[in-house]
Amino acid sequence: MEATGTAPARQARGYERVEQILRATLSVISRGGVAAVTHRTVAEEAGVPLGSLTYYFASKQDLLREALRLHVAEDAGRLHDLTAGLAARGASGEEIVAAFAQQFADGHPDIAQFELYLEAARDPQLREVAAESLRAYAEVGEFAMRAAGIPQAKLMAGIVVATIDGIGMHRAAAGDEAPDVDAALGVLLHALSRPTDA
Amino acid sequence: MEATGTAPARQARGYERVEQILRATLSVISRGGVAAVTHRTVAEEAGVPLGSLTYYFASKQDLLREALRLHVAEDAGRLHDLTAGLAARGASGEEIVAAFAQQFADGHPDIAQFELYLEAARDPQLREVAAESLRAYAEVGEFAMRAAGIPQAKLMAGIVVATIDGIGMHRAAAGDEAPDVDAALGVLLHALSRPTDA
DNA sequence: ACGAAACTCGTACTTGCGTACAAGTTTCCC
DNA sequence: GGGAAACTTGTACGCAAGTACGAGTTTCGT
Repeated sequence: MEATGTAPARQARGYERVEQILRATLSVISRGGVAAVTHRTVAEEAGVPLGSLTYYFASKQDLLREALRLHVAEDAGRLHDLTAGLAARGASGEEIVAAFAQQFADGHPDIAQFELYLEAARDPQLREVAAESLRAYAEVGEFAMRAAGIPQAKLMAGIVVATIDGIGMHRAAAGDEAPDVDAALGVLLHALSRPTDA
Repeated sequence: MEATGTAPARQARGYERVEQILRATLSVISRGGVAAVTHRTVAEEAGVPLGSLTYYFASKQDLLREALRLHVAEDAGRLHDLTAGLAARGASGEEIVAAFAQQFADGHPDIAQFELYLEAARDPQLREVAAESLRAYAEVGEFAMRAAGIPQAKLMAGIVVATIDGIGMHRAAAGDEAPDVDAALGVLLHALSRPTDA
């Protein structure tokens, strides 16, 4: 969670600014991709002077990494809370799976997620963030699948997550040319809910 | 296929160079993403002087668009040839579907494809290239699905394509954390091959 | 063969970037 | 209340980028 090297211990005031900057970074990414992230654009978006960025983040890579880390943490947290809450309230396995998929799909037309994946393909440290994120999704998904009695729960969860991300990316790229998420989910969950003889 | 404005009509020599440059661009994208594409890196990769790029392409955006257009054309062409060839040789529907999926999956751990999608989310002209590419995949896939007697062939083709792309992206981002493509295809095609009562 | 159009290529200009930094202010602890 | 550490901010430096361009060479129709 900390910048490399001799970063000063933050005071309360500092944390606010850091978060402000990270959220501004994410919103710049959502709008224009990682390519649009410059110290200057982020500073303007966050309403802070340019110097703040170099003070809190040792490099631009650091800034990007922290921003995407925040994004992943919140996204995975939301998913976890949702399924845990449903399970605690005694929801059926099917309900949990459907809610998981729906919630995941709702959060993932967001370009920032895909930018993370691509960036991670090249930056080893981001790779870990991406892997952590996928692991989190897979775990929540697997939990839901297992609750619904779906065989090969882990693989199935991975497939559903990949499909939703794939459709999200296709829709981001080409709009309505890509299949509708809800229709796809309907087919997919229905197909998976029947036992496989594998 | 032509740069905007008053581009000169090309001579034979020119076409060679253009293609050389476009292929170099694609290989730079595969290695370092769209972000790594600069006139200078491409010129070096292609073994041509810097000035050639501005001579043949009015802008960097133009260069990118043309390169990705070439990529899509070849990719879609390969898929089309494969399925058409199989159909002509009297292959079964299942064989065609499996070959389509396998071939698509083989070509799509390539980062360039995902970079195209993301770039297209912002550039309206690239959007059309991306849409064209998805349309081509969907058509070939739909043809294969229909040959195999799979109901809702178009939707199913879209789902398979999205799943493969999603897995490809996840694997690019996080390596083996993501599900295996072959395992996923096995499950997916098996599930889809049984009629849905929707 | 000659002239125009296509092509070649080195060089130079401008801009925007990441980053450094110094001089200042605020906060916190004793 | 004083000093150290955290924070603030404007400004500046060096560099790499996209692009422009002019002077030269090749190609090709007539």
